[in-house]
Amino acid sequence: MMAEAANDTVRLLWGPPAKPTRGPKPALSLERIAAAGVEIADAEGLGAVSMQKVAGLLDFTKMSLYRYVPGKAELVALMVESAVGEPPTAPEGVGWRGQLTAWAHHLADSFARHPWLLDATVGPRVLGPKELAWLERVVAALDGHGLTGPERMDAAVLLTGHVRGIAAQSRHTGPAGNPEAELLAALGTVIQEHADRFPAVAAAMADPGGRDQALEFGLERILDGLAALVARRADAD
Amino acid sequence: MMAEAANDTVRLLWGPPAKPTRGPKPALSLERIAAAGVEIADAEGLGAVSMQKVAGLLDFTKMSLYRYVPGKAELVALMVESAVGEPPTAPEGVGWRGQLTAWAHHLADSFARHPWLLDATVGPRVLGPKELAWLERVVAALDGHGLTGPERMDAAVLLTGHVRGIAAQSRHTGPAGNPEAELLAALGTVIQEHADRFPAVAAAMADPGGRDQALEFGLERILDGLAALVARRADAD
DNA sequence: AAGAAACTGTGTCTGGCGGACACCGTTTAT
DNA sequence: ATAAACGGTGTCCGCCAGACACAGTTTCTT
Repeated sequence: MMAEAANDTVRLLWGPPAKPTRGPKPALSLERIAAAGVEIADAEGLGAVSMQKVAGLLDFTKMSLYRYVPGKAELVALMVESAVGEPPTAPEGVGWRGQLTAWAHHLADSFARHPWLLDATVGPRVLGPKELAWLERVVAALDGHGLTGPERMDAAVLLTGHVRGIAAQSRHTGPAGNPEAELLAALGTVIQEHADRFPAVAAAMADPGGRDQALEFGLERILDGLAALVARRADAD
Repeated sequence: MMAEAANDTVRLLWGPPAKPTRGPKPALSLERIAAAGVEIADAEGLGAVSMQKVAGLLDFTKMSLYRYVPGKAELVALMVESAVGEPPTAPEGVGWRGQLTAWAHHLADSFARHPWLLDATVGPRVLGPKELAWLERVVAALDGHGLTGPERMDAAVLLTGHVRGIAAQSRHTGPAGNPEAELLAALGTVIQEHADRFPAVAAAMADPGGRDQALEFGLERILDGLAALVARRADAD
């Protein structure tokens, strides 16, 4: 049952684009359906995406979508593939460090453009070709520097996790003048009121200093740590 | 409207535990309700948590819960607080690095015990006292090593993001013999079939090497990176 | 040319969800 | 004793994902 659902998703994401068949020609396409879902999610969040709304946006009935997509989970998987898009081409002559930096920034941009990607990519799921292509880029950038295969994968997980964490935080602070500022303000008030219980956090937040450096800060720490490992491995040779 | 919901949550998570009042004495409590929700989520996932089921588990009707909790979002917030629990006490005499290592492992344990915490803690939300206490621990561990306030917060975000990333990945591989192994297998098959398009990933996955080192690997890289920064700041003094 | 087969889109139905609201009984303050 | 406040319940609504039967359309086979 679980396996069948996984197979459905695999077939949808990796299978052939279409097959010539009998009967009326499909009026819709996976691409159009996914695009409609993305449009709704971009505007109102992933929670607002329902079969009804997606179908309505395309001027079809809800049930017609089930001719193309086995269920909502698969629709979301298609939306993710559509939204992440192709990974950026690796910049030339910047070394692995520059490549990973550029990669992380591009990924952060994707999350900023489609905040619901955070919600849509939690939990076990099947990766699509484009998502896997992003992973390929980062693993490839680390090839030939003395890291084992698992280590390269771990490094990719590390980078992805960081970008995700930053993206999640950016939804709080958000681009200037966002509606969730009150939420941050409420939390700030709470921290100040309980400063005795959380002195370190209160002090850290009271400290001045330009914000929005979180992505850069963590990225530099990670890359410094990776560089140290690469250097150690190079010495060992 | 958004602000009111935030205030409701703040009041529930931070407000006084109860007030003596007129009328019948409450037969339920926030603690029992949250515990029931956690029990369901642990057993069947966050998606299985509904007001119906929570009330049913307590032998009450769904609507009675609304006398205690404004809505489902607030219930989930209580569940999170209940599930994360108090942060571990910082080990003595191990330095900031040892403290952060222990902290990360404890947090990873929490995620392993309650996988649904990953789903429940996506998106903007108000932190509860216990969750903030976890944050306090990590920020406090970095006090007095030359990092600015924002940098200490960034470091906390970095660590949290990594542990989350590992927890998310662990749901794929999971503790031995989990039902989602097929999902990983399906992805492995796909990668092998398309090894030409994803050579680096295919090679990395074909590489032997003990797994389950991902948490440790990333943690070491992050801590190495932080140590380098700390050392640099110490030199600057 | 004719029928069978396959496919697409639709309408209807079910079970479950979060939540609004009116209601009744209980408890406490006045 | 009375009035106010409060706790739990039953009913209702709109929305959701999805199952299923059905009608119309196109193409393959004979």
